[in-house]
Amino acid sequence: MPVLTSPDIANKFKEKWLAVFPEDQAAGFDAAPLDDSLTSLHWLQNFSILSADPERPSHGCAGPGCPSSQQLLFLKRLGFPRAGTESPSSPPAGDTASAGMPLHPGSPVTSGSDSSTSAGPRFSACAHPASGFPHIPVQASPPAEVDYKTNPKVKPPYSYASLICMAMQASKQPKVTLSTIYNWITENFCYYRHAEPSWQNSIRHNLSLNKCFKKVPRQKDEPGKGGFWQIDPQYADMFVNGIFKRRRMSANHYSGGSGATQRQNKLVQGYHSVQNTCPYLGGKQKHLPSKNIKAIRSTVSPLLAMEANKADFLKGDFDLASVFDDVLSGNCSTFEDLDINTALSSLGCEMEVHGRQHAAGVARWCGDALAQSQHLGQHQSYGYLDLSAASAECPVGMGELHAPQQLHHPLQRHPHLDQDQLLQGQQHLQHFDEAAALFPEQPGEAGLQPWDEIKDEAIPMSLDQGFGLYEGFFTEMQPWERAETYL
DNA sequence: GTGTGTTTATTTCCGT
DNA sequence: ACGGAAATAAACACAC
Repeated sequence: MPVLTSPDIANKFKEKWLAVFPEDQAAGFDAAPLDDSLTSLHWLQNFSILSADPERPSHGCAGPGCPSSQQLLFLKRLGFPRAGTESPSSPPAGDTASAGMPLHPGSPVTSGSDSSTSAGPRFSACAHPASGFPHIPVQASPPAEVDYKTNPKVKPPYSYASLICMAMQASKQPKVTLSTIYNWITENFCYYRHAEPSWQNSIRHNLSLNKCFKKVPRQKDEPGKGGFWQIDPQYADMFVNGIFKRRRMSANHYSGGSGATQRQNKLVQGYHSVQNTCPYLGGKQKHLPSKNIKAIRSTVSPLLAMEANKADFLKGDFDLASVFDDVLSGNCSTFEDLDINTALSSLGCEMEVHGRQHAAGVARWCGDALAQSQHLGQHQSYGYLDLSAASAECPVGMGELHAPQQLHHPLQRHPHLDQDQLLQGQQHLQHFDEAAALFPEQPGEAGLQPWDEIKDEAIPMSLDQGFGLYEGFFTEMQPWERAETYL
């Protein structure tokens, strides 16, 4: 199922990839050129840091959430730290903590070394049944493993934010109470069972202060104390003047493979604290002064050159990597935050990209027409746009714009745009399509309305998955920055 | 009273 | 030395 819409892109990717990693030619790329399961990245949707765990038995790893060895290699190439590499220690497999937390978190002592310095290789037990490739060697876990569930003496190397996130993930609920978080932590980390209760204060402090976490007030008819907490699915300040403002990230994330800091390693490769992507700004209401945006962006990501490259962006020099970065970096677990706003705002339109909680009926699936192509076995984008907002500012009807691939893009509703604007929009959306094509929809019901897919159950990548994904991806470096070099 | 939530201040660790 | 991130401690307010 080739999903890269453009064969040229796929071939180009392959060429550059092999130029950099010629060993892959012999390793199977030649025999199985661009494994569909790899190029489609479909599996990536279901990939989680859990499924990447090299110690998981293969029989538990053959599902859609388990990348093949080739895929693991791909992730590894991209800098995904847990793609078959180190596997620090852990709560034991099978304990309740394993649901929503890494099985092998790093220990304070042993996780300081990165994968390059880890012990000798071993073979991944996780291989795609159809990959046809031998198991790839992966790094062994540090010699000393700590069972945090039973060892009361060793403080888990996780930041409080990480603990909170783990608890939230493990709960499988969209929102959790403070006591749920407490319970999960004490249940899974013996240290906190015996520690002074001050850590609970820290948890509360973190919840309040960390922008990552969002409080959901308890309904009046809901009994109990306090509200609920969830990982904030969206950031209202993602767009400033039409420019996507990424959340602040540690510069360490962009310092390359060897730049992973000791602290980061200490805080667990692959499950590093959310603060790096979810800023700990000392106040949820605080917004970064606009005058600092540029400076911040300059330290945040090379991909943020997007702002400076806005003109190029609109000319069609779409930064695919930035799309991935956008999608995978922040809170968005779905692909709802694809940065179409920038381009559209330049067209005099504004579209609000909403979280999945946005009231139904107002928004439309941004790829609403792309859904049509889905029925043709093609692709679909994720996310949805508030076209009511757009239409308010761009009161237009169906235009004559011929969107790529005969699709009816939202832009088609804007016939008053001049040719240049339409062309720009076309180009943008074409790239948007291509980007979206890298994340194909899971098979959906025939006739399913795009809007219907906004339901949580239909979100192709769960919050958990997304969280695990972006956390892993941004732990050590900017894999998509590397990825784009192959395009 | 207890649990929850917010805020401020301080300390520690670490990278630059 | 400096700054950032995180941890820690504490005070306070509020709801149940």
